[in-house]
Amino acid sequence: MDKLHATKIFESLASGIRLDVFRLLVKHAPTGLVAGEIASLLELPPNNLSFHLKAMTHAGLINVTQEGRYQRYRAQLTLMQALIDYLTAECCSADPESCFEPNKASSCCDAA
Amino acid sequence: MDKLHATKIFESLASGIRLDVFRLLVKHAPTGLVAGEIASLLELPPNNLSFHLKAMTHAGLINVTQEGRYQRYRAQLTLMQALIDYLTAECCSADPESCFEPNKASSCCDAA
DNA sequence: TCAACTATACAACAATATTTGAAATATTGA
DNA sequence: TCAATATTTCAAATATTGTTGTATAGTTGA
Repeated sequence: MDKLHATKIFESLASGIRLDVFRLLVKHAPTGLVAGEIASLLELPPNNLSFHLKAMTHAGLINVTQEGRYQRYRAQLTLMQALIDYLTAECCSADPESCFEPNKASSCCDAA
Repeated sequence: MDKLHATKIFESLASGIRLDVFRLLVKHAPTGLVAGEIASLLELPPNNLSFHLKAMTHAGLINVTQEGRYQRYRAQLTLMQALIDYLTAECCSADPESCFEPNKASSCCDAA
């Protein structure tokens, strides 16, 4: 996890639409959803959704597999752990005595 | 934690400068740093830094206390926990059997 | 009160992101 | 092959955000 990647992930989640998409895919982990299902559940025009899905995929927040004519998207839950570790790196290094617990976080699902 | 608040937090972290500021304040938790220290450590013009500090403060990511003529900023580490909980809410609700662990994450420091 | 210092507020411009509509690609089944 | 469906790509219009310079407000110590 480097700064550029972390920034991309946060950018991905900084839009209300993309945040909705991600949380929807978290709910539907580990199965995922195909693009049309996401579009109808969130009531989004397909081309706009595609724009956001592409950005999220590029950031590594979700991944995609082809199923015939459908594209199935899944949340990359393990990425969250790396992101939190990056955020809390060297936490309290200026005053370690005040830090009562090491940074730790576990993702919900193993999937994706 | 609602969608608007989560979006604001992610927006705050979506800029390289603000990400640097936040991680710097995490390092210097729980003491924090005054604005001038941040500006010189990150080599930023004070007015630009002030712009970003304001955005981060408004998002609740950091908080500020006055010390004479100085403003001391501290990272709000506990907010991260709420954010992760929001992101992983209803995780795998479509297929709970596949979810081997409840979402959990602990912040590094109690401080701030 | 004055001068020096710290920090913020505002306005203008440049840069970037988002939305929309039309067209293109690819897969499926008749 | 043809038509229907699913999804993506592209380009233009709109909206938002980031940066910079200048001005302002508050604090300190003499």
